[in-house]
Amino acid sequence: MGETFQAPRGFHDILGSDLKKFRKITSTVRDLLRRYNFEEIITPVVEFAKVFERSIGEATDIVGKEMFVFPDRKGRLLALRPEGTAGVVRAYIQNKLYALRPYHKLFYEGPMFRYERPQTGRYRQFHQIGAEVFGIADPHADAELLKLVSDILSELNIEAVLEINSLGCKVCRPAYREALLEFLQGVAPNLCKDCIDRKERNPLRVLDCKVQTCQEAVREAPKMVDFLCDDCRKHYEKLKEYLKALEVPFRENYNLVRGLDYYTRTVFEAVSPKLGSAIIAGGRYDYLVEEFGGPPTPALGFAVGVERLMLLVEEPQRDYELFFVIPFGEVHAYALKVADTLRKKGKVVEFSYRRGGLKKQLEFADKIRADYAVIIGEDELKEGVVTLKDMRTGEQKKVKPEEI
RNA sequence: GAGGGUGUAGCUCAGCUGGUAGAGCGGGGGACUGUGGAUCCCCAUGUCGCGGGUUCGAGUCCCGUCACCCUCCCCA
Repeated sequence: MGETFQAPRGFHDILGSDLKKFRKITSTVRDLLRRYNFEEIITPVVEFAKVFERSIGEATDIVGKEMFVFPDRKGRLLALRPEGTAGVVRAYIQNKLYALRPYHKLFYEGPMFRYERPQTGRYRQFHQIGAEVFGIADPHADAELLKLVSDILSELNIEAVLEINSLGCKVCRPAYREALLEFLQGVAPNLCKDCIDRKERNPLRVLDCKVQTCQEAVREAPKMVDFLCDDCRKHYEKLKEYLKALEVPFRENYNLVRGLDYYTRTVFEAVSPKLGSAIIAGGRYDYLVEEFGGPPTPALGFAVGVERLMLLVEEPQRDYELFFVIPFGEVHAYALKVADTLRKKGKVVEFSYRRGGLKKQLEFADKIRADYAVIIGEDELKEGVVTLKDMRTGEQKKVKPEEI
């Protein structure tokens, strides 16, 4: 053997039963998105780095230390997309979709890239399916999107808790931030090292620190819900009302904040108790389109972490029958024709390419879990039939190929 | 970026205080050249992750390096 290669750290091949889970997840989500009438959009995997810096926020870890950034030949900085929303927003504006219709519902699916340390459910190349709604300010949209998230979880039979919160808007968030900051200054001596740092960068994040002493220090902290302006409060109350009407179970988590800067009002996460991390997450970003040079457009969306769901779903059963055609003796031409006939009828057929006794071939039929063995020997050739053996029951009978 | 663990056959792993590799599973063949999922027999593979060091001698000890796993930061 010569030199061998390995995929770079955090990059993985997806095959076998993992791929079956992968497809089960993406096809289930796609089918649900279709029922909610979302339209697919494919955006580039590469964007100008600025697209992400401006949307996600320069101070976030995603932009600050997790992006794959590289210069093109003219020295402009490009980046592998670390998430899907920024590119879709860019495309929405560049294609002037806002001029076509009052609102749009789009979804995307594809690989995302973050330069970080791999661990459970976390890779440098991972996959998301995400949905974005542009142009609807009404909490109907929030409720529907959350219903969709809950549909995904139940269709895939995944246990998760849907947590929601409101982060307010331009009107009310600054006052809250101020109050929180003031509170945090007061308890600063009790905060962990990370939180001292967080306090400056993203004070909201201190709220969901896992360190015991921080949780205690923050217990009496002011809550965003108490600072929501009238509009935000109504929006949030309506959303909860709709969720109840839709019978979507949810839990309010006043400490739920998101790491991306663009969120406003509704934020949510589907948290898996088994993984202890979010598997689907999203929220509203009512200012992002405008900040990107488009018309003021309320918007919201979510992203599904495919690899994380893969840790939680069962491998799907094969949903078709497999026929294994076994030529026995000098009957290959006839056997190939039989296989062809079956395939023309839509059957899934594996032809036995190997030599050896019938026994070996049937063993192989077992190995590939064939449902039927189609045995073809000299006798069958003469009679123009095949022996169809049900591998489960062992029963077999001679039939004409076209009758299978 | 920080901390911890692990790298031996295709897979899961064993290999005691250093004396130059092993089991199960899987794979191939056979008992059984027109009948599988049972049983039995036979066979095979390894630069012991890579590089260096200590030693008469290293899978075993030391250093470095790479990869993987787990945790933190952060996130889907």
